[in-house]
Amino acid sequence: MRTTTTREHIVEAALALVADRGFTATSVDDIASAAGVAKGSVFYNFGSKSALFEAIITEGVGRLTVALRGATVGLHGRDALDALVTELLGQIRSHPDFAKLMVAETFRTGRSWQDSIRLVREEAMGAFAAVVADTWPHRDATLTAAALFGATLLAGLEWLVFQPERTLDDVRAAVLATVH
Amino acid sequence: MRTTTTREHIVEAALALVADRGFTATSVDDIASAAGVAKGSVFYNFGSKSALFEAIITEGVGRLTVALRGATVGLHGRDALDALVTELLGQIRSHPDFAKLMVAETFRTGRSWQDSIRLVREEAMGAFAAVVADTWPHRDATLTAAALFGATLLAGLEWLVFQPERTLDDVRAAVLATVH
DNA sequence: GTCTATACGAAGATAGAC
DNA sequence: GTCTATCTTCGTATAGAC
Repeated sequence: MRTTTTREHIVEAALALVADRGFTATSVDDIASAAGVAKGSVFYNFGSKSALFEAIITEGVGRLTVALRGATVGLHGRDALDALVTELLGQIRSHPDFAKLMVAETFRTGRSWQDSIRLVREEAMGAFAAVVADTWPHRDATLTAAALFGATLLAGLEWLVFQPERTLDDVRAAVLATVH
Repeated sequence: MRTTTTREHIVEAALALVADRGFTATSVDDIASAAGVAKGSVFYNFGSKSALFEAIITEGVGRLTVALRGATVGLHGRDALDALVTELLGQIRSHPDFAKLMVAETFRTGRSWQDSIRLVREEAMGAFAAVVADTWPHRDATLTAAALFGATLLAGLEWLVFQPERTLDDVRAAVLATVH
């Protein structure tokens, strides 16, 4: 197992802080001291605070895209929906800070990283919309996808932030019972 | 119809800006110029930037609480759920900036207005949880409530932010078809 | 009660030593 | 490649005129 590099330390610390307090409210001083490095190293490695943030988002987008696209391969109907919900909940559990960030930034506009955020949203919504179109062709795909995505996302965050003693299966069961 | 006061102008401008860019990213200069007043007036009327923000949230919490509590009076089962979804969508339409703010701030911690935000979340979640407990007593009330709330909230914001040409009935139908 | 001018601290970014 | 020291801008908040 490879040693964690300075870059990775910084990304990890920044993601945790920004998910909790927001981008502007998190100073580079905070990030540097949480990562155990000097402020200069942050700028050496990323160039600017917003570039650091964009790197974090891009990394998360890639990870989520791969995971969601793989989840429904070869599946249809409710099996596909079950798999998608389960995979998204698993991603939320593995990367709760990224999930918080997504929720916080999705409906904002005019920020420099808005395009990257839009990508995540479209990727996730698109995965649900594809299942909807395939399973219930008579339903409104995008609005239904938003409802399914919202149910999974908020239940997942409710779990991790406010009821961490629950299991993934508890949450999965609650979401699937609700949307079936 | 009473003239809009300076205070109300400031609240309105601040809410719009903060919903779009976040609290720390919005300066008092921005708020003052959007409201058409001088910066000093903001501090005269509210004391501090964070006090202004708390006033905005408190106002929104009160409004939402009254609306959601009134929505299900005398109703049970699916009628209650329908009424709750419809009322929440109506509130999102009337006060989209407040809805954005809620979504952005709900899963953060350690901010000065966190208690007020927690109140909104608990009020909305509680309204859904009451309906769930009443209608499906065998289901997990809080997780199911989170799923229902999430479905309604994200579908509502998808509507207002990305598909404003849709009608409230479109969104309501999509949400109810999904969660029934 | 609202304005303008200003004080003061915080935070992003850079330079240069090691 | 990482550190410390420093520059500079921006933003909150206050003081005092109107």
